[in-house]
Amino acid sequence: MREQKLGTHDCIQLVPIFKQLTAIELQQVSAIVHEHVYEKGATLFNAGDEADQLTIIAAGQAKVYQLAANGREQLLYLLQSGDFDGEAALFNPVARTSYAEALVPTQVCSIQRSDFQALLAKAQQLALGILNEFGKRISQLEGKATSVTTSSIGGRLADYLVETAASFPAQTMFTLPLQKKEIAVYLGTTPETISRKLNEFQTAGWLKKGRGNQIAILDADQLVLQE
Amino acid sequence: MREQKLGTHDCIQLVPIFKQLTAIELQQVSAIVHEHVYEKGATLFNAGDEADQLTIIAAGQAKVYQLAANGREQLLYLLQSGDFDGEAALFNPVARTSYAEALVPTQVCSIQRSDFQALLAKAQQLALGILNEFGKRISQLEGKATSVTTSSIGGRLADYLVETAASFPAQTMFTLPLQKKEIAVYLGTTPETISRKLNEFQTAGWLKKGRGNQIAILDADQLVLQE
DNA sequence: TTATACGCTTGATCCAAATCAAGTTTACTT
DNA sequence: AAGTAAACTTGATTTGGATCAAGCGTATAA
Repeated sequence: MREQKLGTHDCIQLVPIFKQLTAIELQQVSAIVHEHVYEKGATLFNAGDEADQLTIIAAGQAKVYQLAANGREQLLYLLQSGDFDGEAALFNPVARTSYAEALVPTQVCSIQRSDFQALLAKAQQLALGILNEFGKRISQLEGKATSVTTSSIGGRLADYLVETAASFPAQTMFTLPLQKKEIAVYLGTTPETISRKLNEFQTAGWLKKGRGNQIAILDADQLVLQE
Repeated sequence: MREQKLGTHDCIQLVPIFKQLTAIELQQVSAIVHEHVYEKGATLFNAGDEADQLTIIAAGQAKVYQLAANGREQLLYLLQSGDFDGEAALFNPVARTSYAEALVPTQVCSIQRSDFQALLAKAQQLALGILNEFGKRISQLEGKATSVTTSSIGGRLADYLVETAASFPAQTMFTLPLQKKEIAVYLGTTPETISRKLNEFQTAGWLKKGRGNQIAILDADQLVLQE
């Protein structure tokens, strides 16, 4: 797992849009990075704030929520070290519709829009690298939008589990990084349904539940196929 | 309705990422545009193809489908003149998961990734403009992703109707550009449900059904609010 | 260790929408 | 204009998942 503390350089290189920078460019970006540590439970940013910075998690964990029209909160992302949020804010000053909360003491690196725009005007290659990364992001989001209408809750849960398990050795027990309630909200369902589906999956022999929030995926292929 | 044929310059300016180009930049982009005419029923691109170009509909109509895991086809977009598809492909070579078919003789403008990347390397300002547009797109898509899980079929149908009606004068009868079956697939539901929902909406006095596939929106506000 | 709260599970019920099954209308063909 | 096929509507039934309501486990704090 990603739990160690990251230095400024490491931070930057973990952000896909900065991944392919040369040493010189990396230096340029480093120069405009700010570092900050948040306590557990602290708010990294709030809905309604003007979004004007990119936030990179150097160490710790944070959750990003969006408030839906019906007043419900929808979990958008779980950020871990190396994850980041708000890269769109580097290009457009928009009001945030989401807010983020630190789950544990969390250190972040941030970059201000004004600093970044000034840098972009100088660094040609940087802009190109970022464009390419944005292309990827858009494709991903488009894909996600369709999958929601096509597949069932069971299917979406299976996808989520397999995806999450990918960072652990195959067939071993691991602790789900989110509570059932949060997984539920993330997948657009309820904790009760998550509970029942996990039982179904266990009965089918596709996974094994442990104590706490632990599970082991036994047959990822069958799980995803739901057969 | 948008039915007239569009020139190369007009085409380009309709694509959001090119909207704010200067005359010089517009000229540069125009230089790498290809034009092509497809017969009714012709395939613009196929699932499995390498996506390597941006396609802009200059005149005509085309449907874009995606094949879901269960083998069903999901209508993604109905493209009309000025609409476009595949701008993400300008930045990353990915395999297409969707395919498009011309409904009527259709003229398209297209831009190849290789040409576009070469242009980007030369035109500094162009890259910055596109970056800003991408920032917006990502925000939009994130919003859409949440709305799908939160709102009901009725709500999504209402949104679709009002959006579609936007290109017609208020309160007048117009023909829906898609069959019920297709609207259903597009919204992730069934023709029967569309039929029933339209009746409900009519009973509520929010719209009026005519013969064929005609409807008139009477109260768009109430319709969207579903109250 | 015991208290207390929070999260998880399980059961019972309810509801929106899918599915199945005829009919009916509309549009296309000759 | 008649015949045919496709699209649409309507009704009956089923179902996946939400909601409501307890009860059960597990973790943090006194």
